[in-house]
Amino acid sequence: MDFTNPYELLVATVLSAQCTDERVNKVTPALFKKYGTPQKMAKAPIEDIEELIRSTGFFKNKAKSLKTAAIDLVEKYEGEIPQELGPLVELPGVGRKTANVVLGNAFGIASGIVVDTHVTRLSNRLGWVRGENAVVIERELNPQVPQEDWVMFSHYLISHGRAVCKARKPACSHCFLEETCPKIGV
DNA sequence: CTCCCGATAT
DNA sequence: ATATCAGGAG
Repeated sequence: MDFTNPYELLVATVLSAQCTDERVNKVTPALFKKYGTPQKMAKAPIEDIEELIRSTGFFKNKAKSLKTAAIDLVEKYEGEIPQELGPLVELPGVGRKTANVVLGNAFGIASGIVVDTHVTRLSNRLGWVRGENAVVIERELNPQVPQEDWVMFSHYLISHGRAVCKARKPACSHCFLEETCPKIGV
């Protein structure tokens, strides 16, 4: 994900819902050039935001979230990004997954393991967890991994999920976990 | 649980 | 034609 400050990471992660990072990285340069701060995003015409982010999908919901969240950031936090889970999750369009991404990657705060579609899929296939509930998965994974490794742990799983343990056609013959993986649900 | 939604791979 | 993509809200 391409970003140069916590706000950009927050915006990029909101846009990444049900959309590839590659696609997000195609719209963020123009978006950040025009509305790269909460102050600017808060005053942006909603239709303009929608047009800039259209190709990421769910663009009406995401545009409304970005604008409203920016207004909240300006009014409640002086345009700064809160460094705690609670306040972050209260922002529209920001759930636990996005909050963990921002805390871990922008501030180096190990709030929790990021559980996205890839972490969910791989954790199930590897037999570490059972089920799709992200909160439950995070609660079960957190104590199994040293806290200082949480950020990298998520990155490794997501990277492996994209390149090898793909949702549709997993490349098990090229996987270094081939021998030990129970391949649950594959 | 459903809805939001465009781009891409299969 | 359909499944999937660094999900979140009602």
